[in-house]
Amino acid sequence: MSLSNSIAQMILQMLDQDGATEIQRNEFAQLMGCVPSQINYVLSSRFTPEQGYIVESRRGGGGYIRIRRVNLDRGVMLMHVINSIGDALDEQTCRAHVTNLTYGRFLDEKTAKLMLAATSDICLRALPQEQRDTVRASIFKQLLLALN
Amino acid sequence: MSLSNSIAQMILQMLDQDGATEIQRNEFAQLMGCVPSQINYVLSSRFTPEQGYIVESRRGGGGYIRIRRVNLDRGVMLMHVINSIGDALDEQTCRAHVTNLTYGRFLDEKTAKLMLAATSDICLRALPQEQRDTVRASIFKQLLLALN
DNA sequence: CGATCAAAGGTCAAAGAAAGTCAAAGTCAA
DNA sequence: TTGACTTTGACTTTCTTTGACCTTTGATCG
Repeated sequence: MSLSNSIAQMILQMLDQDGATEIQRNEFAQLMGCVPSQINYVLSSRFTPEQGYIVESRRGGGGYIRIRRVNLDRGVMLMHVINSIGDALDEQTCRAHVTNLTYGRFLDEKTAKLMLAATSDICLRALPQEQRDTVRASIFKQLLLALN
Repeated sequence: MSLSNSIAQMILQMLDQDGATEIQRNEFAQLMGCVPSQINYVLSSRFTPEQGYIVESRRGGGGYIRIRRVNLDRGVMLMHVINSIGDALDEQTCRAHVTNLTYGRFLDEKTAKLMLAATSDICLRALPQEQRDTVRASIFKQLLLALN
């Protein structure tokens, strides 16, 4: 396994206790047998907000790097989206919602794909435009509700 | 036997353990006595999705190529269902399809739930009865297609 | 105080390590 | 002899590792 992978794994392990950990860059780098800046590389490639982590740090004497796993509440987020949808929803906006939710890790790839399929205009060809958006809104809401 | 065939056979053998294996391209090429890019050739000619395989890879240090065998019957089964649906599909029949697919382990629980949500009459209330079944047929087909 | 210093962590670009692509050349059977 | 399949290698892209240099922060000394 690559060095970066072992470092990531180590961090994950430390995170297992309570979802947060704090390291000292130089010390940790020495422990992992790497150059300090590699820690930054690992953090920026595998512990990004999109991946559900928040990294904070401080320089100077007594400096540190703190890594936290964030667990935004999915149910709350989904409800938020549901409530923001009115009686109609155009295809573009719907796609944007799905993209955002995926980006925030509230939806996995497969689910996103299904949702896009079910709400695509292709499904609603038989309908006049204004009805499409109405039905799409219903479908999308039902899908989001079904995720709980 | 051709070089490509021996390579393919070797991979097949490694796959026998548990349907998945991971190789390092250069190392494996050396083992097989071929040039690295030949591995790509074999993978792209004999381990395609249509042939029931999924190949994932990563470049750079610690890179790898992962090959997995997937259940091929599924695609066939899904196509079967898609083809059996005409231009209209009532809610009950749709439910029956989902149940059958789930029962046959072609759909997992979560997916089934989403499909039921997207094709339920609740979504289509705004429409007159005969249009409902037309739209439902479209949605259901798109969902099944999206599973590939 | 304010300047200075040392101890962190941050940035960036170059070098290294895989894997991917593509087109030319080779092989072989119909 | 032609067309499909193979084999090869030069070149590209992506991810990783490293090290030199930069910035921020807290402590200390005039």
